[in-house]
Amino acid sequence: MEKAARELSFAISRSASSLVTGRTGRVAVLVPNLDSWFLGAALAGLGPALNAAGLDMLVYSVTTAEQRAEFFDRLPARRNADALLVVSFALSPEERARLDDLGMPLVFVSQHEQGRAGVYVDDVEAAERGTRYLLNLGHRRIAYLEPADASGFAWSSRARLDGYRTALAQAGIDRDDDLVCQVAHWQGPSLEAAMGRLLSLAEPPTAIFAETDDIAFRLLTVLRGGNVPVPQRMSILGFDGHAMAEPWDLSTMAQPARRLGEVAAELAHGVINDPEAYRERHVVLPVELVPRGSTGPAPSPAPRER
Amino acid sequence: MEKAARELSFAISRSASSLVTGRTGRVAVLVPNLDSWFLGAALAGLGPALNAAGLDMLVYSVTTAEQRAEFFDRLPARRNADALLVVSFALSPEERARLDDLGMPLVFVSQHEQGRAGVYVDDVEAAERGTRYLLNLGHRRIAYLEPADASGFAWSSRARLDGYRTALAQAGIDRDDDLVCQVAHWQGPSLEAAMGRLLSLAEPPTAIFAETDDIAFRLLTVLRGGNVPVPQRMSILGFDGHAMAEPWDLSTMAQPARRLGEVAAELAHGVINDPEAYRERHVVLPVELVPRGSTGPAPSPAPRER
DNA sequence: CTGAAAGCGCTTACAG
DNA sequence: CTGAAAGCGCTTACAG
Repeated sequence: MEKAARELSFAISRSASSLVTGRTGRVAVLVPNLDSWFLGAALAGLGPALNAAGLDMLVYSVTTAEQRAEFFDRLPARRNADALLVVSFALSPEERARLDDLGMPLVFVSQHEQGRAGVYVDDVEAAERGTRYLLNLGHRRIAYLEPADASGFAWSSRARLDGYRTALAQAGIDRDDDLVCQVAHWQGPSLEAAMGRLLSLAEPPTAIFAETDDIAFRLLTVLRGGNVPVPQRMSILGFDGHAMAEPWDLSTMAQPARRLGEVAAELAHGVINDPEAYRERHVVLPVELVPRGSTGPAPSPAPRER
Repeated sequence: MEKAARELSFAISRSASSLVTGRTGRVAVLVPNLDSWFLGAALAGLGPALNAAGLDMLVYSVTTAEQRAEFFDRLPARRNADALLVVSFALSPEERARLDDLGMPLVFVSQHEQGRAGVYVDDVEAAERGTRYLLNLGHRRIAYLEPADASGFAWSSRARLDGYRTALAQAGIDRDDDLVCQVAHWQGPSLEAAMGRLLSLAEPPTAIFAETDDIAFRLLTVLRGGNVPVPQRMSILGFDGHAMAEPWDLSTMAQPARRLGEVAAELAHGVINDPEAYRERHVVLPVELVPRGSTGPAPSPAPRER
C-alpha cells in the first residue's frame, strides 16, 4: 500500500503532513564549525541514527556573528524543526531565552546545561585521570596547553583545566600558572612562542597535557623541529581520541565522539515524543586513557652542579 | 512588517508556504561518510553558503547498504528538497534513473557526470603535475598508493592514477604495476605490507605518491618506524591539502575543499532557480602543488658493486 | 491598491 | 469498517 503510493506519487510530501500533524520530521543541529575532527565524528554518529528514527538532519554551521544573528532570527523557528541539538556551541542568555520562548525542545551535545537534556563526558574527572597518569610516570612539572577560542562561539567549560589543577593539588604540587598557556587552535606562531616560554623556565616542564589532540599534533611537530625528543625529554598527552592519534603514536584521553552523536539522536527522539520524561535527562559517557608512545617516565634531572 | 510577523508568530511555517509554492527551501546533501577531512571542509563551505542563499541544508550520511536503500526509498522524494547535492558518492545507474524520474535537480560535487551540473578539480592534470614534480627532483622509481574502498560507496574516477601513469609515460619510463599498491584508507596492516613489498623490490622506489593525505600521513609514520628517512631515502607526496599537512610538513597537491562547497551552493541555487541555464554547468577548480619537507632530490643510487 | 477566497496535499475526526 | 469532509497555514490570482 505504502509502496504503491510511493510508486505513484514518488513520495509523500512532508510539507503537507507536517502542516496538519505539527511535526516536521526534522531535527536542527547547531555547530560552531564543521571541519574539526570531533564534530565530524559526532555528526557521523548522529546523522544515521536520526535517519533510522525517521528524522532528517538539518545542519547549521554558524561561524560568524552575521550567520549567528540570521540563524536565531530565521531558522530555528517553530514548525521548521521538531528539536534543536546544540553541539559545543555557547548560547548567550538571550538566545537561550528565545529558544525557550519558541517552545523548541533542546538537546545539548558535548556540553551540559541545567534543566535540559544533554549528552557529554565528565571532563573534570577525565582531565584528573590524565594528569594523574603523568604524575604516576614521575612527572612533577606538567604544563597545560589550552586553545584560545577566537570567535568565542565554542562552548568551553574550563572543566579540563579544573581537573588538571585538582589532580596536581591532590599530589601536593603548588599551582604554577607559568605552566598554563593559551595557543591558537589551528595555526599561528603562538604554539612556538608558548614552547619557547615553557622551555626557558627555570624549571621547565617534562610533560605537557594538551586540551585537544589537534594541539598535541602540532606540539609533536614543533618539538621534533626543536630537537626535543618525545617522550625522552618531553611527554605529550592529548585529549579527544582523534583518528590520527594511533598512527601518530599519541597518548590521549579518548572520548567516544561517534557515540555522543548516537546518544544525541536518542535524546532528540525522546524530547520530541516524550518531553516530560526527557526534558532533563543527562547521559554521561566514559573517557578512556589510551597510553601510547608519546608519554614515558620523567627524565632524571640533569646534574646541575657537582 | 516581516519583523512584526516574526515577533507575533515567532516564525513563518515553511511547511505551509512550501505546500503552495512547491519550494521547500531545502537542499539535500548525500555523502558517503562524515568523518573525513575533505567532506568536513566541503560542508563547512557549503552550509553557510546555502544558508546565505536562504536554503537549509539536509545532510544524509549513507554508509551502509540499508541506509542506502532507505535513502533512495524515502528521503530524496519530490517536494522534500529542492535539489540534491551528490558529494563523492558513486550512484548506481538505477539510483541515477530514479532521481531523474523524480525530476530532482542534481549537482555533483567533487565528481562529474555528463549532462548534470558539477564542481570538481582536474584530477588527471593535477596528478600529472605532482608526478612531474617528483620526476623533476630526479626520481625515476615512483610508487603510487591508492585507497581500497571497502564499501564501494565513494566515487572514484581513477583519474589520479591515470595522471600518474601519463606523466611517467611522457618521461619515457616504462609502466611497472609492482609500484602501484592498494591500501585500506583508515587502518589495518595493509600499508605496512605494501611498504614491505615496495622496499623489497629489486629496484625499490625513491618516492611515493599517495592518492590522499590521510594515506600519506600513515605512510610517514610507518617509514619513521621503519627507519627510512624522509625525504633523504624516500620522498612522500600527498593529495588533498589536509589541514594537518602543514604542521606535518607534508608536500601535497592541495585542492580547495571549502571552495568546492561554496561553488556547490551556487550551483544548487542555479539548478533550482534557472534549471535550463545550470543543468549542465561544470566548474573546475584549481589544484596547487605545495612543496614541503617530505619531498627532496632522489638519493644517488647506492653503490652495488665496485 | 486592498481584501476575501481558493487551494496546495496531506491527516484526522466524524458521519454513514 | 469505510469514505467524504474539514482544516492545518500559507500564497496567489482574482474580484472589488
